[in-house]
Order: sequence, then C-alpha cells, then structure tokens
Amino acid sequence: MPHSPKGEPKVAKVTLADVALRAGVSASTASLVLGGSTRIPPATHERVRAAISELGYVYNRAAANMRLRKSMTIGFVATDISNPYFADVTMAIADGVHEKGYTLFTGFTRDRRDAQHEQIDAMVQRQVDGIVLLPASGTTEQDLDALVGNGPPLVQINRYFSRSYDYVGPDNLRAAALLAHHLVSLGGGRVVLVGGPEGSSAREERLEGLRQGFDGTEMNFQISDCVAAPNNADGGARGLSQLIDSGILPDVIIAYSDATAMGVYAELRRRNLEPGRECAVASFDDIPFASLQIPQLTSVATHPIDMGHEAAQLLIRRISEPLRPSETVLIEPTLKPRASTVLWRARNSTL
Amino acid sequence: MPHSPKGEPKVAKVTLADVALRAGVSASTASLVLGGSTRIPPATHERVRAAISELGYVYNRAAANMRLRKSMTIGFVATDISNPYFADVTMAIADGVHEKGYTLFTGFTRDRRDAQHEQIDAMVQRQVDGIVLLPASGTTEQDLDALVGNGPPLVQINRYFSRSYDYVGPDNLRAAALLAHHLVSLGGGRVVLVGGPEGSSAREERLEGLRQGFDGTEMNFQISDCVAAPNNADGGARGLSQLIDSGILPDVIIAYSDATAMGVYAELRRRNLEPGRECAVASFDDIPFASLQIPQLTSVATHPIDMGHEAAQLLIRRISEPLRPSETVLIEPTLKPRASTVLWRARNSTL
DNA sequence: CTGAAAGCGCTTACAG
DNA sequence: CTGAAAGCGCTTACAG
Repeated sequence: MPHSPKGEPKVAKVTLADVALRAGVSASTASLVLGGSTRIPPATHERVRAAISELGYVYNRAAANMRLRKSMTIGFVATDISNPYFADVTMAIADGVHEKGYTLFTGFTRDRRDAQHEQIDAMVQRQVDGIVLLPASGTTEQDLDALVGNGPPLVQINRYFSRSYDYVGPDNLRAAALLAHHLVSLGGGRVVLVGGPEGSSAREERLEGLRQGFDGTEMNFQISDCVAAPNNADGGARGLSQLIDSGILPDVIIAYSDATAMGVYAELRRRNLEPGRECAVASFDDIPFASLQIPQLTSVATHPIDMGHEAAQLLIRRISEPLRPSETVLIEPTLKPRASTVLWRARNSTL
Repeated sequence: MPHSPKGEPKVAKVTLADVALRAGVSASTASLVLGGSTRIPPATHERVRAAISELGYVYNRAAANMRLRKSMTIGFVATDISNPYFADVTMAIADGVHEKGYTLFTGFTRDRRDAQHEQIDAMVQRQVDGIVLLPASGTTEQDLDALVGNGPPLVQINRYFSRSYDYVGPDNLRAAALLAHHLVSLGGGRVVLVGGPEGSSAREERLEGLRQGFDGTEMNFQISDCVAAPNNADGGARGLSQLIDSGILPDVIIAYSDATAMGVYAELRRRNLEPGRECAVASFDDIPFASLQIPQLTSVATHPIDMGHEAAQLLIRRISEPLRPSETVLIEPTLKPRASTVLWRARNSTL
C-alpha cells in the first residue's frame, strides 16, 4: 500500500464509472444519459440521474473534452486592464464566450513581447480552441506565426499587426474624422494628439484620420508635433509636459484615450491652465468618467462592450470555419460633444 | 474512410508518440526527456529534442494534467472589473498564479448569485485546482458548500461570507479608523458613508470602524444616515442624491471607494457644491485617479496588487495543504491625506 | 538505459 | 435498448 502523500486526504473523486455501477448500467449508457440521448428510455435516465445525485457526481468536462479533441476553452491575452476601457472589453469577451459554452483563460503582458510569448505559449499548450489577442507593441506577424502556426485561430483586438489574422477594432479613421469635424466647427488653432503607444496601428490610424480631417481647415495640425506615450493617465501627463517644455502650447489637445486625457487635465492644472478654457481637450473611448470630469470631456465613444462581443463571435465563427478568408470588423464610433470643447469654442467666439 | 467534417482541414496534431517514432525511442523515453530526466543519456535527449523541433511538436499540457490528476488551472470569479481597483486585483492574481505555472480562468457575475453559481460550476467541471472568489452580494456558506463541497479549495477575496474558507481582504476596520482619526483632526460636523454594497462584509466593517473612530468625538456619525449603493460612480451619485433629497447635507462625505467618490464629486457639482470646500470628501482604495482629481482626493490605500498576490499565494498554499485551518489575511491600509479633506479643514478653521 | 502496459475519465462507433 | 472495446495524449511504476 503506497504511502498516502501528506495533505492529500481528498476522497477519491466519483467518476462516471461509479455512477454507472450504482445505477446498474454500463459507462456507455451513463454517458449517453448525460448527453441527453433519446435512445435511452426514461426509466434508465431516471436511475442514472438518481445515482448521480446520490453520489454527488460532478462531470469532468476536461476529460470529456480530451476525448472530443477540443477544449471548449478560449484564451484572452491582454496588455493591461487598469484602463476601464479594456476592463469592459475583457468582460464582454468573457460573457460572449461563456454564452457559447466556452470558458476564458486570461493573461496579461503589460505590453511586453516576451510576456506575450509566454502567455500565448501557455494557452496553446493548454489546447485552447482559439485566442483573442490585444497585441503588445512591436508584435510581428512572424512572432505569431511561430506561436500559433498550426495551432488555434487567433483574432486581434484593438490593434493589429497582420491582415492575415482576423481583427476587430474601432473604426479609428472615422473616429478621428468625427472629432476633427467637430473641432473645426468650433474655430481654429494649433492642435496635437497626445499619447498612444508608439507605432500602434490604432494610433497611426487616428493620426491619419486627424490629418485628413484637418487638412485645408483653419486648424494647424502637424504630425511631428504629436507625442506618443503609454495609454494611461501618467502617459498623458508626461506626454503633454514634454510637449509644453519643448515650447508647444496647443489650443486643442486630443488625447489618445480618456485615460490619457485624465493625465492631460491634471498636467494642465499643474501648470495653471484650465482644461476647456485655456485649451480645449477631447479624446477617444467615452468611458464613464469622461462625463464625470469637470469640465465634462468630449470623447468619441469606441464601444468596448460591442468590441468584446464582436471579437468573441468572430473567434467562435472562425473556430468552426477555419478556412474562411480573414475578416476585419470595425466598430462604428459615436461622437459625444461636451463642455471640454464646446465651452472653449464659446470663449473663442467672444474674443 | 469517414467523411471529413467540413471546415476541419487541420493537419493531425503531432503527438509525443510521433516524436518518439521519429527519434527511434519509445513514448516513455520521449516523455522522460520532456521531464528533463537524468536517467536518459544526453545522446538520447538530443535525438528527441531534434525530433520535437523537426515535427513542430507542441506539448499537450491538458493531457498530461489529466494523467497527473490536477489541472494546473485556477479560477477567478469576480463581480465586475470596470472599477480599476478590481482590475488591479485581477492582474495581480493572474501574475501570481502564472509564476507558479498555473493558468487563470476568469468569469464575471456582475454581483448576481445565479451568474456566480454558473461560473463556479463551469470551473469546477473543468477541474480547476482552486478558486478565488469575489463573492456576489448575498452569497451564503451553503451556496458555496454545495458548489465546491468536496471540490477545489476556495479563497474569498475582498468580501467574505464564511470564516471556514480562506479570506484575503483589506483591514477595513483599520482603514476606517485611519480615516476617522484624520477627519477628527480637521474639525467637527456631520459625516456619512455613501455607497458600498448593502450587507457586504467590507461595508459592515468600514461602518463599524468609522463608528468606533468617531465615537466620543465632535463628529456626528449616524449609521442610519449612511446609504448603500453599487460600488461605482453612478452608485455614488445616486446615493448622495438620495441622502440630500432626504434632507441630510453632510459636512463630510466618506465614499465607499474612489469609484464611488467620482460620482459624489459629480453630484455635488451638479448641485453647485464644490467638493473639498462646501463639503469634505474622502474614500477608500487610492486608485490612480484619486490623485488626479481636482481637488485631489483623500483616500485610504487598500493595495489591490498586494491583495491579489496574497490571494494567489494563499490559494496555492492551500492546494498543497488542504488540511490546514482556514486563514484570514488582512492587508494593511495606508492613509493618503489630500486636498479634498485638508482644504476643507482650512476653511473650517478660519470660520 | 529503455520499453510495454496500464490508466487518468470520458465518448463513440460497433455489435448484439 | 445496452455493453465491451478502443482511444483522446500523456506519465509512471515495473520489468528487463
């Protein structure tokens, strides 16, 4: 008799074989009952059900999935979710996959490629049926091919590095255009984008949308004025600081995100400039606190919950139809004009 | 020959048996090599390694875990993570378990018991080795006993419903005492707690800590004045609204959390009351935007990252030593006095 | 030093 | 209507 390992007093788990024994049927039959098969008469169903509850049997879905050669598990690899925008995306993905019977693995990279490699690797080894990835900055198509080459399908969310994988994101060009249009209607001046991760597709698209939107207007928008920074409040504060210290004091600051905008507000005030008065401020995302700021923050809603749901749906479609050409789904943004730009305009027009 | 299911063109996955075949060894030997066994001579190691990379073999950890009768998987069931506090807790748990080779399942309940039941059930069926639970309001010990009775260990985080499960949370009594002490030093007046989920252990503890802290001071603190509300900005705004509409205009508002405090700020301003001047405001958590508000928000830091790490460690200890008596770990809070209370005091003292 | 066998807990043809 | 057998991809005594 083997020595019982210390601290392992667990009662042996009851298995489907135990249930079958108790019900006086074979494991096959018990399994069929679990599957709700109509081949089994109600009386047998009943006996098995009884055995299940008498023994307190709990279905081992992992074992079942192994036999079925799928895991009914999906991985979500994100950079960081302290920005409520990404928290909403995460919850929407979790809800979306849960509805379809999947359970979600989650891992964080803090925007580091090596951590991303580790997380994806772990999930692939665990046989996830698919992966939603919010790519770390600098991710390349080769990185991913190596990781999921013949493995599970992957959908990129919010940023993309390759068109050969599915992608779900905000329509950044349109979002930027909406904002530009709104700002142009308020007056002219020097305008910059502050923040956003260097070289990310989302930032590039917003820059491009702004460039087009301001082109030929009274707004003076130079891409070379814009400064990249991590997508959080601290990034916003530092980015703006760097800008002002280099001698640029813009009339309009477009923050890369509401999270970034919080830092912009704080930094302006640190310099005795009142947001929305000395300087208009606008941003992207429209997370709840945009409208709780004073002055309320003009923002282009990018609908994180829709994004997460869409990503979950797309991935699940892809799992069942791996051959379809890769898809891009863009979420339509919505402009939310508020005091942080509108009041500034009022001031301008009375000059 | 069976009809190939449509959309299943996947190359058959390469298995350890394939690797063994290629390397000219048995599956046992190949497995030993994977495990880094020293019983196998370097030459054999080499042959197996070569076969692995030639075939692009990826280790099936799920199958291994099945054989080993553990899943190396942990479940985290949370209410909602749009509050950055809980987002930090989540990331810390994920990082903490990842370090030890576990991967994290995540599911959300939005504070509903039925959803919680579903999530826990799914995770138990998937054979998680342990669960971290941020309990939904109204969870009972019986709920959980039924769900994880003979199943995986569970640690409660942030709120508890039973002392017979492990628990990690802020030292709420102490946090409230710190805040009370600080406020008493600034003057007197009517003080209320706004927000926090009805009947949650954390709210009860904070109420009790405040009661003790204000007892016998010039502060007028009545538990009956305090109003419960969901732990978010909207809850803060509505809670305060309800209070003021019932005729109570406090001198000091203690919000249940920084998230709640955001709503309190907004609601005060909606009523033309300036936070920190007409009315001091303080709260709990110290998430980044507490110090980005104007006026900067006095808060008691409750260290979500430490909490998450501690919960991960505790759960992992518990997995290896299921018999140890259940533990309670309280995280030491830190008072961060800022303008939202300090300025108010200045005003008061010049009256 | 290495391999054959059994087994983790399921499901699914297949046969009866 | 039901059961015996094989197999999902691993690991681990055990034997040689």
